[in-house]
Amino acid sequence: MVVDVNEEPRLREMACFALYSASRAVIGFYRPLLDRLGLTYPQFLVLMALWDSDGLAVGELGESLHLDSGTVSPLVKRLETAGLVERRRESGDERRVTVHLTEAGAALEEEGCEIPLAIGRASKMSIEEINGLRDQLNRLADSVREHIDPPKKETP
Amino acid sequence: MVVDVNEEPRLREMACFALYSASRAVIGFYRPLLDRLGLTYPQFLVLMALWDSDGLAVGELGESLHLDSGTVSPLVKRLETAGLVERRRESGDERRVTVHLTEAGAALEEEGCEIPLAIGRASKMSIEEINGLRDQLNRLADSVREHIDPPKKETP
DNA sequence: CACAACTACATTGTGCACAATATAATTGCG
DNA sequence: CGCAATTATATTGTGCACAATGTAGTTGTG
Repeated sequence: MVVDVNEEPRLREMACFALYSASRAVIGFYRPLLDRLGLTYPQFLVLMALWDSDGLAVGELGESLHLDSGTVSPLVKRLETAGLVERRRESGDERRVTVHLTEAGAALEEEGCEIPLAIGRASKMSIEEINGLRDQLNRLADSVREHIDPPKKETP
Repeated sequence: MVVDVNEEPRLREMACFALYSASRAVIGFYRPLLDRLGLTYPQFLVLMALWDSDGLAVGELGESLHLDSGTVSPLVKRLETAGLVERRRESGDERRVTVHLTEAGAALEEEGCEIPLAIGRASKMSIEEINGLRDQLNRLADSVREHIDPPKKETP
């Protein structure tokens, strides 16, 4: 029960560090569970998106995860090497690369969906508390992103 | 006011993705501000720890940030190359490398400490709400880490 | 049709993040 | 003291993350 926190007090007061640190803690908690499926956390998120809606394009995956092509392209390529997805140029638009689950990739869904439940048990928080936290974080991320988007184009 | 969210609904329901995504959003929001100081976000955190308590050892920095030596060592080396810190072996124990702010590194404190305030303005959240979120995240991270630490050693 | 502007991905380079391993200094124990 | 275990950092290798750039394929305009 002793939480021996060797953080500088100043860091512990910063919300941004709490966010950064909690995110890595949760991913670290998932790591051994994902290892058993041969996945990293970002790879798991890509599969989660595909289990929800197979056949997304590389760019659509990037939008969903808020990651750019420099991250998603090689990530999907590693999933393909692992035999979990296939990449195809099949739509009328030959630039689009759509990503499709293989049988092996689809088969991981059942086990994969168990994993996020483990965080509930480890967090000492109720479902309501976790959902409230999630909603706050989604609102935070949404409003922060509004302030980032370099005024892409004056809607004239 | 239109938050055009192109996330898969399933991802948006996952607390772990909200955490991961919000963390990256906030760091992305900081990036242009930190660029003006020539810093990355982890480098900024190291300086924050040193502003709080100069002369920490590499290992103590790692404990504070929950990062291991493979991350901290090269990170501190880059800060040294940038002329913001010095590394010294000076204590009785020649294995310890302590990290000390240079004048340039200390001089960044005033500007640096302004940066986290910007998140308050971008987040549309009150100070109370942000502090509450921070406390929840610290509690979450603490309890999740308790479940990770491979039972390092039975306190006998 | 020609061709410039645009779009969707991919590639390159830098900097984390972490596991595994290496190296050197220190401590403990006979 | 001598030497095995321990400790503090550093190094290596893999995989994100993102900026900047490259490259096909597509669209719009004269």
